[in-house]
Amino acid sequence: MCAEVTEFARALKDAGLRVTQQRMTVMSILMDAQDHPNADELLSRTRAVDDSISLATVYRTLSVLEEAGLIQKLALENEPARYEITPTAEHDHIVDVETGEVIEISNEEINRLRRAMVEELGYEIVSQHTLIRARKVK
Amino acid sequence: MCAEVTEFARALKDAGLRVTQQRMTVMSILMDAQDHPNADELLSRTRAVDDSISLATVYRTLSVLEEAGLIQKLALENEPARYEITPTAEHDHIVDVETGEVIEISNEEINRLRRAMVEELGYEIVSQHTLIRARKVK
DNA sequence: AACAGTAATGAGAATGATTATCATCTTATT
DNA sequence: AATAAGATGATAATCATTCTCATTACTGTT
Repeated sequence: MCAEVTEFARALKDAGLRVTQQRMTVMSILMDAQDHPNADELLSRTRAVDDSISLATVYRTLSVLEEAGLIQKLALENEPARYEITPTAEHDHIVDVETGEVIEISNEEINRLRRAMVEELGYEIVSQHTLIRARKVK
Repeated sequence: MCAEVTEFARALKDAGLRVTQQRMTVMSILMDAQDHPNADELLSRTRAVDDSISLATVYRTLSVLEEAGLIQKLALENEPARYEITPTAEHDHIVDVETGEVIEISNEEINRLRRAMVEELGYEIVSQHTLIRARKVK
């Protein structure tokens, strides 16, 4: 993890942001997360490492990291936003409507088609995301 | 509009819901809307017709109509949800990051690809939506 | 058309996620 | 180490949305 942490500190500096304990903690927790935690979940996980961290700082850190492009916010319909490290490959999500589980999917063909369609309308994509609510077929 | 209104009243009954002034008003406003209004905007537009309608009822009506499948909720990142009449053809949205304008797009090829991908994972789609944030190319 | 039963409404309180405030503490720079 | 600008913790404030509850309005039945 050491290399990644250094890398992350550099990314913060490049964005003109200070490298703080709290930001490093939140980021490392998010790096280790296999799921897509929300702010509350991040608070409790970070508190296992540093019990002084506040909810306000978690939110502030998340929004600062998002602006810097280091993480991505996942706005869901009826629950708090979830976060993930900005993935190397652009991808979308399936939310299992029964369990709430989030599954990552990606399809280059779809991305290409979307990009072409948006370009035809005279736009350039800033960000895009597909959210599919689905249920397991028995 | 008369035929549509009758049709809508039937849809409410079919869903086991009462046909009320407020529901009819909200629905007709939404039918006439060329944009994708949020709850507040719907409140002020409905009040031009019936100034007794309350914000709570707008929200209740919206959620009831959504459950009945008559309208669709559009969850955006950092602003209140927007609503639209359930479109005959499944479609997605581009949000212009500069103006906030919402543009509808659709592409059957993409829909097909998505459905196939989700099926392969053993899921069936309940609903799906793509939100693209984009800026106009100058 | 009046009735009864029950769902829907209006007004405002309550909730829950997120953001703002401000005094204090840290980081980066000299 | 000293400084100045930024970041933090604690908590208050905000904003969208939901809930509560007394009152009102649909709907099916006489």
